[in-house]
Amino acid sequence: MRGDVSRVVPEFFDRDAVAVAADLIGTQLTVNGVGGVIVETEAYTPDDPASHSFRGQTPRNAAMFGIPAHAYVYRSYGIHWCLNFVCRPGSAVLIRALEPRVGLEVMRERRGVENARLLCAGPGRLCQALAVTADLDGRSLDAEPFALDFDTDTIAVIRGTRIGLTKAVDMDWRFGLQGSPFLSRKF
DNA sequence: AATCGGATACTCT
DNA sequence: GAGTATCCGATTC
Repeated sequence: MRGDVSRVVPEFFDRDAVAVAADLIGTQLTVNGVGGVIVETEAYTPDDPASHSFRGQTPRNAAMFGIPAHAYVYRSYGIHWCLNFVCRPGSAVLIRALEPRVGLEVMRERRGVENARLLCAGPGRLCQALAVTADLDGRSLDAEPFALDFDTDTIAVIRGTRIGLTKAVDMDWRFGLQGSPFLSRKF
């Protein structure tokens, strides 16, 4: 992460979502003490046709219009949970993949798979591994059960096009840790 | 590569 | 109220 960026949680997220998405790579995230290092993110903004906030506030996306540094958790395809970090109103960063570090056995139990590479490689998978559900929607990232440990090293971050979209497909708002085997898909 | 699951929201009618 | 699409993953082909 860049040295001039605040490591205080509320300040870190009160910035442009694209910058936050890039700077989150390398940050350790845990939920109730289980988690790992963020290796893949995507940014979404209010003027982005692919963003849930694009067409205004609804009961589902209300957290996205709240204050920065809170969680926005939504149900995807009726089955999976997806975890976002809210930045400025209507903006958020989707957490797409983690490198598992803490609580590997708990994650294996929750996921029902042994292979560490498959524990958190994808937004739905990491929510299952970290037990993220709707009850964390709107919760502060600066308090339990969340814990963030920002990276202080200089790391190689790569960027590319976002995944699974039909609108604004050519925005290069996906970020990843270069060379990580824990990405959901190659860049 | 194709299919399906089944919540939320939008678009008509 | 029906029809379609969606920030995906597991399973089957």
